[in-house]
Amino acid sequence: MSINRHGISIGEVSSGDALLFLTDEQLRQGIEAMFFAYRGFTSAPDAILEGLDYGRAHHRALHFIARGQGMKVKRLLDILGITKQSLNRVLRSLIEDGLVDSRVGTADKRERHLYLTEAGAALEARLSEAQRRQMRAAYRQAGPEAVAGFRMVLEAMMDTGMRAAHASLRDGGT
Amino acid sequence: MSINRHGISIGEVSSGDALLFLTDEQLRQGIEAMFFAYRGFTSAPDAILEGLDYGRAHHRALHFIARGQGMKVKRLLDILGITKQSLNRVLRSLIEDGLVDSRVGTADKRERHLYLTEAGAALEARLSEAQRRQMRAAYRQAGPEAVAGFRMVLEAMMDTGMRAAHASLRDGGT
DNA sequence: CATCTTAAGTCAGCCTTGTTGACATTCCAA
DNA sequence: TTGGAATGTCAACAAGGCTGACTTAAGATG
Repeated sequence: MSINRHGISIGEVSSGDALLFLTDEQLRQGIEAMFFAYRGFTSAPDAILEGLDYGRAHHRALHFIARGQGMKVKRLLDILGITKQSLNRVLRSLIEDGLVDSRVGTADKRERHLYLTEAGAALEARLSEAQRRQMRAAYRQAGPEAVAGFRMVLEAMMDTGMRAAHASLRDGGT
Repeated sequence: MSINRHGISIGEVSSGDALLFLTDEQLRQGIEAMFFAYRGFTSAPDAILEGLDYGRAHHRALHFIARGQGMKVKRLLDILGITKQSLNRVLRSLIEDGLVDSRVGTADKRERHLYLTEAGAALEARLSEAQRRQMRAAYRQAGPEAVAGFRMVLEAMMDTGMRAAHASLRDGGT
């Protein structure tokens, strides 16, 4: 069995062995890696947002609206996991600035369906391009097998509710 | 470069292969997974901190002080990547509450060296136990190979400065 | 020795983004 | 017709970032 530079044994490990390598030290390194990596993960879009009058919260809203055009406010709230008051502040400025269009639902007129305008789509594209560029670089450097493992661990780290939300987004839910 | 049990080199993968699977859709899934997973990652310690008068910032300070007892304030600032004013607010309350001890340096008396008191160590242990439990569950579920990949991608996602900080922590830097 | 620089701390004020609580409107559904 | 859901809004507050300005102590260097 080989040991890589992270000190994590790879090779044929039985489930009994799997317990062995989960020392507190290994776990702590993973925790710290997650902390540092998350900063790298957000740095590119953050740099773009700086100067524009927007923050990370705006980016997140734009991202998920782009992902599911026509998405209802309620669904966006569930995905983001914040209060409607918090979301509203962000959403209002995006609507006022003409980046997001909020249309009254046709079937149920209480609902608002959210769409990106051309300007909104343009900013979203710019932000997500920057973030994908970073992600792509990391993926390339680590290689395809590492990426598969990365995704597996992330899925396992989500709590159940979020895993469901993520899955429904992945599979084109609305 | 290491070769895993599938005989596929990880590290320098020919750029042709790497490009194949890096569709924008794949990258977006990774981005969203990172977003959702980070929430799961912080939820356990957050739950403990709620009710105590502390927040995530206190947790981070406790974590890194525990990691390197006697750490200088300057070094903690560099690791956390925040301003001294921000850190000071957090550190002051930890010191006042008797969780952290700040001692004047012996060699260079300008420096303050930070230590956890017994109470501080106890809280830190409680927080980090909770976070390790989550991490351990995710690692177990994903398996050792996935964990190795996870770590590789995270390392690649850090920017250079943070990778250095992380490495120095990993290798017992002070 | 005099001066420059570094480490640390502090005060004041500001911004973003989260939180509660209260309340209005609209409208589906029982 | 009435209850409850979805949405929006106002007000107030907290955490945790930020900048700018200034002090104190002490090492480093000419």
